Amino acid sequence: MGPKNKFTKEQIIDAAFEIAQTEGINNITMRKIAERMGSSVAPIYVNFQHIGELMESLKERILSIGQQLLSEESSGNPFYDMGKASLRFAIEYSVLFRDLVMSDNSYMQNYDEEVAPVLIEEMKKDPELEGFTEDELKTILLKMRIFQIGLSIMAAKGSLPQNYEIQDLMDILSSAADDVIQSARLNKK
Amino acid sequence: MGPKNKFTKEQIIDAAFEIAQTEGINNITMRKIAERMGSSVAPIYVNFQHIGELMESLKERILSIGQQLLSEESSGNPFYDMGKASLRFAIEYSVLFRDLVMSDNSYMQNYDEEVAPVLIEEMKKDPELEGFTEDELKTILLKMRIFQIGLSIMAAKGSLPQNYEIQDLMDILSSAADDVIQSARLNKK
DNA sequence: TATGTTACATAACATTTGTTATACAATATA
DNA sequence: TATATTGTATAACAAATGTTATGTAACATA
Repeated sequence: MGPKNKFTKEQIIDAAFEIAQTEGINNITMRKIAERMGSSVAPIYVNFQHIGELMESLKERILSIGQQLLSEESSGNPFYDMGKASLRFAIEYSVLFRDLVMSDNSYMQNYDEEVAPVLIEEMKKDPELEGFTEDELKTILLKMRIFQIGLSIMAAKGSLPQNYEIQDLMDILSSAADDVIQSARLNKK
Repeated sequence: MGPKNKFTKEQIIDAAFEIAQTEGINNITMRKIAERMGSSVAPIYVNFQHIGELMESLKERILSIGQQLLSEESSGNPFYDMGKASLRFAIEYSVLFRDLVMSDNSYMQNYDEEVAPVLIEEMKKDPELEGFTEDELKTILLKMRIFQIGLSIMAAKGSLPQNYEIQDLMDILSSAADDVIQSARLNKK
């Protein structure tokens, strides 16, 4: 019924994502998106009612990238996989990662209700963690989560030695996990 | 030579600080500060050349609060003191803390050059840490720092169990430190 | 007391940003 | 081919914000 669309939702989100990745989510503006697409702001308003709707789509995009990163890890150890995906996100999208950490509605909001119980069940199957009570497993999980978040933040902020590769960070994460488990085992006896 | 000042730099920074604490640093505006003081924006421009100068003073204020919190701790154990001060900051000024974590010019920028060497020297004096090489001490310190940052961030975000008091958090921090040291000792032998 | 200085209130200005009105061109359909 | 529809560019509008111009009143000094 009209002319063909020159710009799609995808292209708009792509442009917004690039801005978010380089300047931060708070610095996204309609005009910047348009400029990056080589268009006016009109196509944006054809595809989105208002900027809030666009930001909502952007959040979904960011979320899906996190899930994509997680799906690319499949060592069999869910801690390792989650840790590596988190670290990769923190390194490859450091500006975005910091935005997420700062925002209230983080992508980790539903951790306690949804993620933690699954991980606890996984831990129960792990031979290395045999003999621990559920409370002990929860303490171990909490410590590992704290460590993983701290490490990811420091990676995102560049507060770690420059020459560290992601494998070095994973080694630290694994080492800290071993520390926690080893001590839990010792203090149990 | 003119009328008495009704508003001081202190009052202006106070007002800006309250806004930063509740709405975040990015939401500070000249008019909001004036409104909170019951004045116009004129007194602000009498005391500060431009908003950048005001923000600079605000940063100093925030820094001094952090130092104040640190000075209030004097257990003799610098890790404990820094950990507790950091946790108190994260809890009592959670919005500000998140701003600091996100910003590039964090108050922890000069950690590697100034803070870490002092802590390493302290560690060398600690009987509990006797027998470790400098590299081993650095690894222990790094792990503890990672854990402390992770814990502070989770406290600031309210991602920890609601009923946790600051003493509970300090217990976790101490426990994790023990884990790291104990394992380092074991893996050394 | 008279005068110059200056802190403050008010209002205006410039810029940025989200949004919308208008005009035009492309495209499907009759 | 003629017409209605709709995507796009342009420009304008409204609100927010940093900043400044202007007037007024208070205060020190002569």
